[in-house]
Amino acid sequence: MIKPQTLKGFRDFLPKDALKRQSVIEKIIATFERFGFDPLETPALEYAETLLGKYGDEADKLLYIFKDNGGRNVGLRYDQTVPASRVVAQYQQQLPNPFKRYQIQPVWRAENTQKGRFREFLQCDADIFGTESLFADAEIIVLTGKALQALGINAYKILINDRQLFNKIIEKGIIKDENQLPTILRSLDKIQKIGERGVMNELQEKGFSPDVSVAILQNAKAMRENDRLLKIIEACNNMGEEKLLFSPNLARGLDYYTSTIFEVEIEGYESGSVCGGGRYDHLIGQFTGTDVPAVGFAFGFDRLMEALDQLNLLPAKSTATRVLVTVFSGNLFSASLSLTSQLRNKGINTEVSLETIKLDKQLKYADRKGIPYVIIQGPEEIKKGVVKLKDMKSQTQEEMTVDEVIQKLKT
RNA sequence: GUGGCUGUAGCUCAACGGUAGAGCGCUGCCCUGUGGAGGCAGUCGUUGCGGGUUCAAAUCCCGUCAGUCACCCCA
Repeated sequence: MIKPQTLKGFRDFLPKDALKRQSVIEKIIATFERFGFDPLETPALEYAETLLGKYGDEADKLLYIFKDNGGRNVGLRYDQTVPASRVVAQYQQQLPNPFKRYQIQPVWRAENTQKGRFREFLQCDADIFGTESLFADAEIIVLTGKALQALGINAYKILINDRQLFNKIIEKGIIKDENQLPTILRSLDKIQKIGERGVMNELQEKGFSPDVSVAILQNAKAMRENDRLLKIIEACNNMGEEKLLFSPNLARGLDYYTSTIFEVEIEGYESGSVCGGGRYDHLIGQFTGTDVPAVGFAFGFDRLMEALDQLNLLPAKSTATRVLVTVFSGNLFSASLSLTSQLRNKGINTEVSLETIKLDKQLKYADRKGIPYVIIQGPEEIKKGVVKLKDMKSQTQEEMTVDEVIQKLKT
């Protein structure tokens, strides 16, 4: 016997959960496509060299890297941005410019697991490659809000900032080495979580003097929207997105963002932001040799699911089946089968009992699976030329013709 | 990568040195054409794995694997 088990950090989604996930994905896709984004799919495996060195030393350690059966060094996709960048470089001539694509695929990270963090998880990306236009930034931000609205989330805030504003720390001479900027930003980004004092402590632990740490913090607090941000916010307003909030504390952890950065907070969900994004004009340059401007964002799908769950916005549906056709007895199988076929031909998701077990067992099955309707067709009904349609939830049933059943179940 | 906690029936857990128990579930019956409730009966185990201590180990010790939470880091 082999012990049935999933790998650490990998998950099964039973139908009940998978249905919920699918319904959320469908809504996200519909919104992405409404904004002119088309799907892109890339392979799970890439050449290791495609992935290595793109995310930083820390992240390189979290890559799944191994030799395939042909001795090639390969790695599992770590995010969507790098494979998409590879595609942009590889198919430049064939792709329209700007290139707007969305990508909903799993990624793999060999991290230690913890709450809300897995080794295989789903990312929902949407990016615009090939334009520096600030309207691209605005469109990405508006898209984020619309996707949330499509999922029923209306109480959210979009925190926005521009990393260019942090360059003042260098311009003012507070720090000399611009390579120190990413680590400073990482600390500043935690201000919500650990407070000003926590950031101060962390900066000093990183070797900045108390004076410099204070100056960094003061500078961050004194920041005001620049021209570019004001224009992006205005463009968002013109597209009906009003929930933007300039947030000078926002820094975001990733190194590669170059100017616009944003993050979404959902009211009633406190476990962090469910999505974030920004502009990264130099990332693809590392990859292709020529800079390709890009702006995009990603939903952390699992957190999004958690937030939707907490807000009771997930459908309760536990099956896609609409009706179960019971089989009264062995000699009435043919009647049930042809009825099933009729319903299916009308586009109604129909299941038929596969064994002539007792009626109460068949009903119990429908109940267990959450099938909303059951059809009972015994000798009496057949004599009258009707069927009984039972509504499992209201516990009512009525006799009707097959056509009436079809009418009722189609709505 | 570092650290804490946990691993017992299909599930949730109890027993914490003396040979393993409860609830839920599952199966059957009460109910011969109707599910969720109830009653009765039945089913349920190499206590993650390996070693050690002991007259005796689910219980203590070591190792290992797995899970979980947190840090680092990151959506």
